[in-house]
Amino acid sequence: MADSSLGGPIGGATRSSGETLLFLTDDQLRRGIEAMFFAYRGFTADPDRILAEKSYGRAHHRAIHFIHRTPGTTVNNLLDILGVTKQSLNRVLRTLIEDGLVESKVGVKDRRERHLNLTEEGQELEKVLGEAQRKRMRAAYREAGPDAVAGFQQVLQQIMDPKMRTHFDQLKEGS
Amino acid sequence: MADSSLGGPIGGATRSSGETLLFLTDDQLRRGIEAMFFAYRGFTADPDRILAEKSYGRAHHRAIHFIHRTPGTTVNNLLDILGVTKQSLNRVLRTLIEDGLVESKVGVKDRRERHLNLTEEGQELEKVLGEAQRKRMRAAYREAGPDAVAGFQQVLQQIMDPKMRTHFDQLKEGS
DNA sequence: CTTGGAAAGTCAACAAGGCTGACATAAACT
DNA sequence: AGTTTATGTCAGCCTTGTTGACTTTCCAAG
Repeated sequence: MADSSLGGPIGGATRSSGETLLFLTDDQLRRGIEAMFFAYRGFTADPDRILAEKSYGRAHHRAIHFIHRTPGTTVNNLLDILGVTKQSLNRVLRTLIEDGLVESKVGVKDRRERHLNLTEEGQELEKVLGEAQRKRMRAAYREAGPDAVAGFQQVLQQIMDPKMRTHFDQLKEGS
Repeated sequence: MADSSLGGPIGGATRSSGETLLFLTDDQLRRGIEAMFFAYRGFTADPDRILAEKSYGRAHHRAIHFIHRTPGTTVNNLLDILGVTKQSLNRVLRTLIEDGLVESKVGVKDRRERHLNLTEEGQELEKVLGEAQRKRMRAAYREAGPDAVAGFQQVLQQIMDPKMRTHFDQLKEGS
């Protein structure tokens, strides 16, 4: 009852090489799903509060974050990372450019491309938002300890779509 | 430069009791933040595809999930768990009731309350959505292994708001 | 028994942020 | 010269969140 039919031969409370696989029960998986749901709310809560004051939203935060992370990135690359339509991104990007947080420069090699960078003001907002978000993560990491953090990263990487995993790994290289 | 000023005396590459605290650097925190972002997209991707066919959204999924988890729950309790306004929840709940996936029964002890349960049809949809979501989680758990999963849970619990943490823990008891 | 307030439902209006489709422009590529 | 690519933009739609106002039901305290 606790185990799914899709688990195949390994699902449930069977044993393999003397190791219990109780962590693969449907109950454990449900716990993980609920943990993701509640944690993601906490994860976005602090930046959201700051953004609300400035009449920006989560979409602006995401754009700012990834422009900060990959300075000079093109619109197309950002679209791929964020996984939204260009119309949706453009609406966000336009307001950020109008407000002087982001600057868009025509490409040198390929003049069709626009390269995006944060302005001074953009950097400042990024810092405030990033610090708010990191503060909570830092406390969580500290409480959980290094081994838990390693496991946290491992599981999250496995949950990602392969394509997103690629983006995730590419960001690592750039840092 | 890599370390934040908000870290206090413990931030950065300092050592404490012979243990490196490199996992608390801003870079590591940023990696965690990005992992959360990309992973959450994967986390919701499979149910989202199924829901799109049935012209439901993520909000319907959340309602179905938690009604399944706590059968007979009241609207107020659900509001607390989901963290949305009653108007927002009501819109979702109304369509689910109209479509015969959820039934709302007047409370026996307190007849102002409505107790929510999934109908047969609701159970079926829950199973399909839940299985789709668990399938990915199961694969991720299997790849990462039990120790990583334990760490994953620990960190997520620390990220939650205390209030949400309470809800999370209460769900555990009921299961 | 009356009344205060909690629980629930509903209506209206609005905003953010997704989406599709259509179309324009400039630049690069073939 | 013609096609493809990168970007931007307009219009319209949907979901899902919000606030505010108002009603109905009904428990419980005075």
